[in-house]
Formats: sequence, structure tokens, C-alpha cells
Amino acid sequence: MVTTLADIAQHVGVDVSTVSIVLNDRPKAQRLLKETRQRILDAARELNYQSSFTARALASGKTSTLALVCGGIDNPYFAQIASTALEQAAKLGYHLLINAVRWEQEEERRGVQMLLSRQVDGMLLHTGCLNDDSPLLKQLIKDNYPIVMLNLPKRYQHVSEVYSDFYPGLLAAVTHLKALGHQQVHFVEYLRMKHQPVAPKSVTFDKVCRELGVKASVSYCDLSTEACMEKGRQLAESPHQAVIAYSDNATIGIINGLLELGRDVPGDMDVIGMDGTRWSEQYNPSLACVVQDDVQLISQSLEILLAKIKNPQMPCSHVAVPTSFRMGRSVGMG
Amino acid sequence: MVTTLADIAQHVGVDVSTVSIVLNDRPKAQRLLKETRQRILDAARELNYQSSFTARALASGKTSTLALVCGGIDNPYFAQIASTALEQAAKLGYHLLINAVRWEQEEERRGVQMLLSRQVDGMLLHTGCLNDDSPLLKQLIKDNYPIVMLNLPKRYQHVSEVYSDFYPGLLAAVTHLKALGHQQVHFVEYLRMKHQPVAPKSVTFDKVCRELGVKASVSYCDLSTEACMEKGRQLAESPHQAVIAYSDNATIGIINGLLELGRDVPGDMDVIGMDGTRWSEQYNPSLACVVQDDVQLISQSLEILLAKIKNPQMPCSHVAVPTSFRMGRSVGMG
DNA sequence: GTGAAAGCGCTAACAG
DNA sequence: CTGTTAGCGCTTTCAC
Repeated sequence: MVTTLADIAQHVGVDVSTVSIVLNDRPKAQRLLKETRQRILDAARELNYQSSFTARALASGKTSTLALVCGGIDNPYFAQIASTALEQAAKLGYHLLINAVRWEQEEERRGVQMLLSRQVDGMLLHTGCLNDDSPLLKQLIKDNYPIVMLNLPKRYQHVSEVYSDFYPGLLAAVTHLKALGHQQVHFVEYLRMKHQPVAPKSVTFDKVCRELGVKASVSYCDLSTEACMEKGRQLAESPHQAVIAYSDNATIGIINGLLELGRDVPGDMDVIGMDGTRWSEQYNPSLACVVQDDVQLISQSLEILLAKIKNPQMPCSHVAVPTSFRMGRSVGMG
Repeated sequence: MVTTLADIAQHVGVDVSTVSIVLNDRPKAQRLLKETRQRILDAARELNYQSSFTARALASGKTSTLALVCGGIDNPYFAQIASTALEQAAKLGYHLLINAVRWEQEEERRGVQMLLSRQVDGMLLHTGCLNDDSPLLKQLIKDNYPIVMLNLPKRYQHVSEVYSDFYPGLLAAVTHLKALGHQQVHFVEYLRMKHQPVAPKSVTFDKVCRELGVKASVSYCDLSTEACMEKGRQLAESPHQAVIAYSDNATIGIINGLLELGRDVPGDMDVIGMDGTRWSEQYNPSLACVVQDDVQLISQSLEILLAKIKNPQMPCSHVAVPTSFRMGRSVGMG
């Protein structure tokens, strides 16, 4: 049998509302008779009271639950993001519902809708398709619903966003490659970015190369392991000797492709990844990476989100989190 | 503004209960006037009705939510389990709350308590500490609360459980090593298992070796990357030439330790992992593994859990999911 | 300082 | 076939 407010009220001989006020430590609770308060607290402990989330949620309209909509956590990058988010949300007293979606308009829409009907207090959106053309996003913005968009390749005016600034990391990465003597560097970009009117990683890469006087070239590659390995095989046959790829996953696939054709990394090709998940460090050779600071990414996002939840008037924030360069055995030491 | 049952009822000119019955497609709905039904359905669509989870949960006592309590999903193994669980639960129309806990009694207890107060309909427990001495688990069992325990190293009578049977995978693995000419094989077991009165992986390993006439030895190693690398360095200096380790993560750490001291894998040492996460295949050399079937593990668990939720009388199930052996470059081809 | 009462949106008997 | 009624357990406003 589970204890309710009413049980405590009866036990102590007061009204449920009094109990509610005390257990939630509302301002008014201070003005209660000290003794009444103590008796309520004691009874709660004694009866092992656990407030009912569902009842509380219905009555208050708050669920103490946030949601993270992101790509599948079978992807190490998202697994790391989700892990960090889970941990930090818990620390802040929130539950986190993870909604893993494929990179697909309709699926993302349904996911968000479902979370809304669940009345999550706010959402972290780390998805690909929910852009500002989407009626759903427009609706959310109009309703002033608390959301923070994570790592979108495009800037939004009317929504809070937190994103990695790839400039410092890429600058250091290309600088390192240049120091190794490379006059040109090749960038493998995510295929989907090819036709999007946005500023993907390769744009920052181009800029960095221009500044450093390094010749830049770009090609495209999809997410699948097979596609990345194939890209690695292609690169093995190409004149390129320095490559940066859009994610750790892609980079590892590419290296596996290079190794398959008997190339040596970094002997024949210096390779740098992006993301810098903790696992990529375990790879052999350990991956040199442009590292995203997932802890900052999430903590900034949650801070903004909670601020908005507490005060709906809060204006939008736009926070860039700097990336850095991590050395690894996949490039020469210089 | 959000649409409620009452809005629809008013719009159509019927009572809320009628609307509820129709929209939930209860048996009785079939007996309604076809026209009334259609008008309700139309109105729901027109007003873009979304039922409130919180209200439904409070009234029905069901939350359409399950929980997975497991280790941190920054561990690839748990990330894979969580990913699979997320996907399958969604397919079954359930949300999944993931509660990542450290391997620690009190933290697990608090996690489970919190989930209970959230009234999740059932739980998948993949934790280390919640054994049958725990009063909380005893309580859950007594309350006939739907839980399924995943991959415990010990068998429980009064709780449903689903676990990997490591015998077939280890048998194939050791058989392969024997075929390569190894007279003895070393097993690296998880340190925590050392003093537990349970049947950890190394026990199955011992059994397999005995059957195959291979000399078995066992040592222990903790989870941390550093500990595993150190173990690898130790093994590099040891006479062992064939090693199996308790997880993919540990195995990769061990190989990195071996490589650090200039050993070749599999040239100097044949190494086999356990778990067989999708990422370990990407490692270099790709990991030969005793593979756990996470999809089966989860689908069986969910099936049992949902059966229990639907019918509390359902007796406990005890399901073993066979493992298999996956070849990889970390062992000789034979 | 404490209690009474209304209501959050939905479900589920039971009555008509 | 459809409506009535009574909650689910908690929050919150207002009255005593």
C-alpha cells in the first residue's frame, strides 16, 4: 500500500493542504507551528511517503521531466551527449526522456509531438530536420515553449541555441598539419550537408585554410561504415596526404579503409577526426581530433532551458562553445 | 490553447465519457452510433486533440512508461543496450526512462525508488548491486511489481530474468584458440567478480577449458582504461599467448597496453573480447568476440515485462539467450 | 496559523 | 447506446 498526502493528514490530524505546504517547503510553511511541521515531517518519514509524480504533474502542470531529441545513441557521439545529459539532468533534479530519432522530418515531428503531449517541461533538440521552416518549430516558438537547439549548422534568431564553434579546433588542427609540411588538406564532409543552405563544418574548414594559406579540398561521404571505408579506399588511391573528416565515426571508417589497402596511418596519411568522443581515444591509432566539449554543451543548454522554464520571459540565448585540438597517433608528431 | 476531451464533447454535443470511449477505441465504442463516432473522430482531428499523459496516468494508474536501470551509457555495452531498449520500447508504444547508475547499492536503490514514485509500469534492471538480499528487491517481488533482471551473474528464483548464456560463445572461442595450437588460455575477469558468490564469466570459461582439455588461468582487472592498459602491459611480459577478457572495453584497453610495449596482436598474442558491441568491430585490429545478442536480450525482456504488466498473475520466466563467436583480426585465422 | 473546496483532464463503474 | 457520477493525488486560492 502506498502512502498519500491524505494518509499523513489523517495520521497527524491536519488537512492535506497543510501537509502539502509543509512537504513542499512552501514559504508559508515557515509560519506554521513548528510542532505541527515536525509532526508532519515525522509522519511522512515514518509512513515512507513518496509523492505521486502523476498527481503532482496533473495538478501543477510541471512534470520535472526534460527531453532530449537526438540521433540514435548507437552513434558514439550521441551516446556521449545523451550520457552527459542524463547525468546533468539528474543532478538538477530532472528526469530526462531520450527520444532517439532517425534523420527524418516526419519522425522528428512525431517525436516532439509525443513529448509535448507528455508535458515535458522543456526540450533539448539535437536533430537534423527540424528547421525554421517547420510549422511545428514555429508553433513552439510562438507558444514560447522552452527549447534549446543543440549544434545546429545554421543560426536561428528566435530560439535559444548552443553550438560548438569549430573554428579554434580546426585552426589548431590545420595549423598542426601545416607544421607537418602539408600544403594541402582534404576535408570529408557529411553527404547531407552538400545541398543544405547552411554553414557546415567544411565552411569553417575552408575559412581556416584560407587564413593559413593551405589549399583546401572537400568531398562528401555518408554515415554508414561501408561508405566511410569506401571513402578511405578512395583516399588511399588519391594524392591526398592529410585528411580531416566530419565525425569520429567517419574518420575511423576512413582509416579502416586506408589500412585495408595497406596504407599506414600516419605514415602515408595524416588523419584527424571531429567530435573527440572518449572512445576515439581508444582506437588504434588513437584519433587526433577536433574535440567538442560535450559537458559545456549540455550544461549551458540546461542552464538556458531551466532559466526559461522558471521565467518564460527570458530572452533567447545564443552560446558558442569553443572546440579544441587533441593530439593522437593518427597524425605525425611534428 | 490545448484541446481537452471536454472541448470535443462540447463541440460534438455528447458527454466526455463517450468521447473517451471512442478515442480509446474501447470495446463499447463499436456499439455506438456510427455517425456519433465519426463526428467525435472528426472533431478530435479538427481540434488537433492530444490526450494528456499526466491526466491519463493519474486516472488509469498506467504511465505507458518503462524504465531501464543500468550502468552509465558512456560504456559502449550499456549504450548499445540502451539504444536497443529505446528503439524496441518505442515500437511497442512505450516511453523509456533510462536511469544510469554507478555500481553502488545506495544509488541504485534511490534510482529505483524514484522510478517507482514516477509510477513507471515496469522496469528492466541491469545493475550490479540489487541482489536478493536487498530489502527493496524483496519488496518489489512481494508487491508483484513487474521487473525483469538482465544479465545477472546469479540465478534468481522469484524474479523474471533474461541473461546471456556465455557457454556457446566461449566454447567456440576457446575451440578456435585451441585450433590455433594454444594449450593454455588466460582469462581476465572483472575485479568485482572476484569475491562475489556468483557464477561470473570466468566460471563458464573454466568449464569450457576443462571440457576441451585446455589449461585455464584467470586474473582480475578493474573497469578503468588505465587498469586495463596496465593489465595489457603485464600480459606482454607474461608467457601467455592467448587471452580472453570480460568485456570489449577491457579487451581494447588490454590490446592497447600490449601494443604500447611493442607486442603484435595477433602476432604475439591472440586476444578475444566479450560483448561484441558494434563498435568493437571498428577497432583496429577488429575484435574477435564472444557476442551477446542485445536485440534478443531486450526483446525477450520486454516481452516478459509487458506480459506481466498485462497479466500480473504471469509466473516468472527465466530465459537464457545464447552467445556466439565472431571472428576478427585480433586472433589468427587458423 | 490552519482548513475548505475547487479543479487539473481523464477513466471507469453504473445508471438510464 | 449514451450520460452521470465519482474519483485518481496533488496544488492552490481564499476563507476562517
